Amino acid sequence: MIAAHQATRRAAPTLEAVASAAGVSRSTVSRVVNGSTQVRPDVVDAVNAAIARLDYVPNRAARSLASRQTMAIALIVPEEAARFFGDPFFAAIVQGITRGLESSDYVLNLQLASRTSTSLKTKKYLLGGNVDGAIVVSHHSDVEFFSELDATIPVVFGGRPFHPEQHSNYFVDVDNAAGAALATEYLLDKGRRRIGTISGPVDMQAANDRSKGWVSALTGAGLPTDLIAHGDFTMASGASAMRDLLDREPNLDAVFVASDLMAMGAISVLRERGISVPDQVSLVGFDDSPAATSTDPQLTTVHQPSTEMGLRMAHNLLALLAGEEVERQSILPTRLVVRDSA
Amino acid sequence: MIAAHQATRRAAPTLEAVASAAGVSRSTVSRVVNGSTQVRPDVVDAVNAAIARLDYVPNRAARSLASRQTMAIALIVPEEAARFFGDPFFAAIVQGITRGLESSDYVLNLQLASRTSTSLKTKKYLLGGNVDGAIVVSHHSDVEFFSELDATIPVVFGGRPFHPEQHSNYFVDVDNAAGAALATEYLLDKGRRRIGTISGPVDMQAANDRSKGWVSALTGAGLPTDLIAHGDFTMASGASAMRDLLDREPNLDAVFVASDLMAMGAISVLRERGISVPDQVSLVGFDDSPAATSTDPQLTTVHQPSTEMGLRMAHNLLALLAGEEVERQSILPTRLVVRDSA
DNA sequence: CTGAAAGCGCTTACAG
DNA sequence: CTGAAAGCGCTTACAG
Repeated sequence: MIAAHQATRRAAPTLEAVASAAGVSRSTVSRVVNGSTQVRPDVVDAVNAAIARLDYVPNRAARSLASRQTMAIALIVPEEAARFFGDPFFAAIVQGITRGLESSDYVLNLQLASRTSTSLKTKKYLLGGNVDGAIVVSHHSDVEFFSELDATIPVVFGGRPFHPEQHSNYFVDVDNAAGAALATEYLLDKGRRRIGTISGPVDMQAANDRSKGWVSALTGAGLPTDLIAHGDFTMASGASAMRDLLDREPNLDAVFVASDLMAMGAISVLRERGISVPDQVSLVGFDDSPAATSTDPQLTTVHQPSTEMGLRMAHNLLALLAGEEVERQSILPTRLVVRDSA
Repeated sequence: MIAAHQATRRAAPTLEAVASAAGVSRSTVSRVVNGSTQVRPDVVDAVNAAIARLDYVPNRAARSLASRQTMAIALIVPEEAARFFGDPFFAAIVQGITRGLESSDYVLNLQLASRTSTSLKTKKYLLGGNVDGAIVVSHHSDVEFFSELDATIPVVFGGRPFHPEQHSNYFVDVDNAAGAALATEYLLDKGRRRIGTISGPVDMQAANDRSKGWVSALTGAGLPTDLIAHGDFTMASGASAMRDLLDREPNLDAVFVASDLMAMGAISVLRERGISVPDQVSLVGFDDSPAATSTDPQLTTVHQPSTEMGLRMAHNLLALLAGEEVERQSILPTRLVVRDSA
């Protein structure tokens, strides 16, 4: 049974087989496969015919070993599957990267690297010559390995690296602080004076930058910056941070929430307590993901061009792999999208 | 600048280097790396020391070429990134697979194979010796390639294959028809008589099987089976299917919806039109994903053990790769979870 | 328990 | 424009 099953597995034809089928040398077949223009047209045709006839596909391992290229790129996301799938931000990033790679010969290998168990496996994967380059998204301060990775293969980060010494790395980001300040100033313009924030985890740079933007806007207006609660970018954490804020300050009249998903959680708590949005408490989110239009009321939020960020990461890595000059920092613009929550 | 950057890229040490550092042959280093017990303990230590000192990681391409194994498994999902990320079902599946592979040496390579552009790339990827086996989830009837894939590498499907001739393939599934019948019978027990269904796309077997279950329950009760509308498992499609049903039958009093996500869309339409759930129209979903508890009212739904399905797929593929006997069909149980929508 | 040697399936100067 | 030959970094019988 098993034997029978495996017997049906046909061995893949090799370059050698194509060569003898086409009556040429292996070198020539290799040239045709790799699109060399230095081969006589009729020979090209003969070889292609043999390739089609035998259903030949080059063996990647042999090719990698000989050419020292894998034609594969790793996308590293140091997050649990639940969060990765739960946040539309990642969907947009992946879509952008996929699109950016579409016209290239590179394939994308997604590695969900939960920060504990698989990290060694991931490390070996990256260092073992499995990929030519990597894109690292959503990295936390506790994973230092990624910053050294750049010494072995080209890496593009999504989001400004956490450690200052990593500033020599390539990254694509938005100006998180400016975006957060924009949101907070909008709330100030609306006459709000007791403005809190639900921030992301302190081990992520984007979260810290957004908090900074909120602080600077409030400080500029001579207002206190005591009302900060931390979440981890999930809906549930946004809800509990909202409860925390409400308990600490009954006169709260606005909140800048560092992600749309957390804002969803916050809104549900507000409704639960019978507090009207935006009348009693105004809310501004961050991301402008699909989540922003699925709430009631819909979210006023800071738009970040997530798909474009993915696209840019792919382009920059491709350029790096091609040996081209690439700007180390790509900072994309944010803008405020006004809907109903503020 | 670029030159300087690349100059810092250090070449990875080879087996050869480790061998000479440890004063042994390459064969011996290879044995130690691969955990052979036939090496003298002190030699093992010396080799491991050299490995640690040089920071040696075996080159995967060379290893694959020599051993004819890649130690990688592909997860193929023929869906756009938007749908893949939008449906919690996939998150659970991936989580299960990841967990199932955790204790193995295999790494998972996720390939989002949009059915148009990248399919050729995916095909070459799978045939080019990049992976030792594959898991295919959410395959549609128009992608015939995957069924032939099994002739080259072991494949485990998530969901019963569409074409009858593919029944020799390995797959993990639930009894979709039985689950759907269960849901429909529950609605009948509640006294509902004008029961429609929002089905999935006709090119997916799971969708067809769920429709069949709905048909059999209604037929068994002597009721008509005309009220069927098709969606594509997305929330938006559930909403428009619900509108369609309502327009066709004002006396509709219940709907079996083939996925929780589509049920979310359906509920929003019902609320929009001021139709109360479950009083005027009862709704039963399918999946029991996190979406089921995020609606108001929460969904009564058919639970399918998505994470366990992923786990089982991984286990079965691993067994196949180890040359072990594996049952071709793994059918996992469903059960009805009663909440508030019916 | 260990090493020398062949081989995995490609690419790539080097000749011609 | 084409082929013979070396080499990419491993594994694996085969001797010893």
